[in-house]
Amino acid sequence: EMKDEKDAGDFSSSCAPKLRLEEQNLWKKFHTLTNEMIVTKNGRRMFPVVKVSISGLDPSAMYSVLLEFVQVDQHRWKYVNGEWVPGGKPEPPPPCGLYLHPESPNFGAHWMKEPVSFAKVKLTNKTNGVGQIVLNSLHKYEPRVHIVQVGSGDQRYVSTHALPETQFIAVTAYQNEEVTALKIKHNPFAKAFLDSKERSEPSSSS
Amino acid sequence: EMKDEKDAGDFSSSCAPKLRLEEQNLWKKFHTLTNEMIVTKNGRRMFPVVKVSISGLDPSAMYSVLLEFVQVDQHRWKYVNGEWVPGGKPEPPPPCGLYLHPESPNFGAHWMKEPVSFAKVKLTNKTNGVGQIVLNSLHKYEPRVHIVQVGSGDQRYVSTHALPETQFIAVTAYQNEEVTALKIKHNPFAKAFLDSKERSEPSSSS
DNA sequence: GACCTTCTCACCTACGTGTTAAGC
DNA sequence: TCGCTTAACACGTAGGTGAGAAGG
Repeated sequence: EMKDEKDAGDFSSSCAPKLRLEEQNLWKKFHTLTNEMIVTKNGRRMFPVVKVSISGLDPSAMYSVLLEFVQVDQHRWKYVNGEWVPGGKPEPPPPCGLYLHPESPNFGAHWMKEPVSFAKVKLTNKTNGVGQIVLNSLHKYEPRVHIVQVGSGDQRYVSTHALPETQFIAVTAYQNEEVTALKIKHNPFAKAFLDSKERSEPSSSS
Repeated sequence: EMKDEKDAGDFSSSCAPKLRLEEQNLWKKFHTLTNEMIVTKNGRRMFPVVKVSISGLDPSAMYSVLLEFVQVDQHRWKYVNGEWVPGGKPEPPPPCGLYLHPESPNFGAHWMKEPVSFAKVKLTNKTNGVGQIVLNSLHKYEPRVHIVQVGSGDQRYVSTHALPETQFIAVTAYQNEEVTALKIKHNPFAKAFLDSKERSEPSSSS
């Protein structure tokens, strides 16, 4: 199972894959406010979108890429007086939220040639058809990316990448209106609400 | 490399894959009229859509599925007095039109679990970005599906399936108004024109 | 002139937004 | 009452139709 090593080359290419989150500036703005993501019965997309650049894979090997939602802590959260505070009610953790990237499986070269976007993952609070991630409302989650090598029958674990900047609290309706305003400002699908809300957020250069 | 054979099982599963075209009734209606497909500079989808059920693959092996457009004959076609007639001008065959199904590569189990649709292939008459198929206007084509096994570095040819019912002549504007009426009748994206054209076609039970 | 191609257009499908009011 | 969830809604994005006029 050993492969050739390019002696003066980039060792990482025969070692652990590397991963970089795109749009970090935007994610950080939401993270500072404590990010929220809507969950609905039929599933709601995330905004911002988890998008990662991957390097260090074997271009000709086959991998699947997955997005996992890890419940960060046990307690329920509550928004009171403009602040998120932990409540006292731990709940049974839901079935593990694992979303398979729709381009899986694919070659290492495919995953590395351009950033991998999880734009189409949908978050829900009800158990529906497959492809949707079930989350507990008012609980805090951290997205993680998994890379798994697939091939001749067997399936080998490769690596896991935590994305702490993308943490959020699942909600059925936005609690912090600053979060709402930031979503409206940057999500093109919410452009209908831009006029009425654009003064609510201290604007930098848009 | 040999695998176990289920002795009393379906031999075809370790033999050549089988393929069935979906929506044959609709395709036959167009074929009877001599089908036409629009080509545009930016690419136009096909209607009807080539959609096939596949069986007989190894569920755990990896395959890519491709759609090819084979120029049926050398001459240019012309629509005169309500009929397509061959002209006398053979033209140099364009670069081979091979469209890789966007879910490629994938497991045999994936390709077999539900029909494989080529809804997003786009036909053009100009060489554009990748993913679009360049065709010669006023020439006749026959779509074919190829299944190729991919895996540890090598790539093995598996099978080719001709789809004669889906033959068509590439055009920049529809020639036969019965073809136009049939497209409008069945393509939901053309619903805007349903009212004015629905009397033109002898209606069965829609 | 006849034929073919290109472009713009109104009109759809399909679906992603937060809002709001109603439900529990 | 209060907190949370649901469903209908108006208003966007994104893009697939053939029609028809204009171009070559």
